[in-house]
Amino acid sequence: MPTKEAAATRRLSEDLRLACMRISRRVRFESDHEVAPHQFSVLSRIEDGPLTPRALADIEKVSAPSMTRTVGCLVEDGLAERAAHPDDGRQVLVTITAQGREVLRATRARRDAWMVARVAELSAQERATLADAAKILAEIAAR
Amino acid sequence: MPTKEAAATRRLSEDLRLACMRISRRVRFESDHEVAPHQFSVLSRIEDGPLTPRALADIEKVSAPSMTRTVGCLVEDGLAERAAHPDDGRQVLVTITAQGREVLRATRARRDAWMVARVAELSAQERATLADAAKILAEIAAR
DNA sequence: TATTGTTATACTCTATAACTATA
DNA sequence: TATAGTTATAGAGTATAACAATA
Repeated sequence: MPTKEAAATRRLSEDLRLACMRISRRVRFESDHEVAPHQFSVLSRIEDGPLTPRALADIEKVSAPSMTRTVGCLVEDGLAERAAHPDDGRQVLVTITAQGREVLRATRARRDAWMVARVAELSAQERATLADAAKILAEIAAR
Repeated sequence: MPTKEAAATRRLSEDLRLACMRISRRVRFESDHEVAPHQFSVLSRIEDGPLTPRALADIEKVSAPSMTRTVGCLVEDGLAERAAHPDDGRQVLVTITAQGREVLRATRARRDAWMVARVAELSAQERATLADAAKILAEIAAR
């Protein structure tokens, strides 16, 4: 890649990263009250099916004892339950409860509300640009 | 706004918010090692001029004692300095040091490196879309 | 013997309440 | 009396090390 194009890529990457991080920060500041960020994160991991504490610790990149504690809080608050593993007596399956699903729904609704208010003020063309960008950004984040 | 258009706006807002938050999370996971997130945040607040602990606490939405501690860590690490306020003997001015500026530069470079690697793989057209989107997102975040 | 999960212990960041110095 | 900053103390979240139960 030529130097000039590389410089443009660098500038775009900076602008894009900063914009994403600032929006993320605003969303969290304005709307996260019900559960702590790491609890929300774990809750959304078990949304589509139970996982073991070990798996959750690896996914969330925290230690096993930390995950034990976080799961303990979720269970204590009625947002998740511990169940025995059918095949392996050592393992535990952390399962989301109906109340846990409700917390996920409400938190997402609050977060989205902030964003909807801003997107609604844009022009149709700006929204179209953002729709294209959202697809590309989602792919980047998934790598 | 018609119902159908409102639904599209809602969907776009969700997709966009999720993409931004996931990218933000990835960037932090992959590249934040030198200073803690809240230290980095405070450091960037005093980048363009000194601020008092009170002002920093308000901006960062933490308590005054928390900010006292964070500033204490920054000072201990040589990234910031405390200076007397010229007019008001009660107040303190927290000033960034040359070493503090270097930490900001290095952390930003690491964060950008992750993003540059991904943006470089995109097509010219995708980059053009993202460049337009970055402008719009920056405006949204600034509101 | 290796793995899963938990408990024991310590460190960091956060908060509220109380204290000191200055306006 | 009010404000800025700090110190005292306590409550979460995180980590490593040690332990119990199971494979």
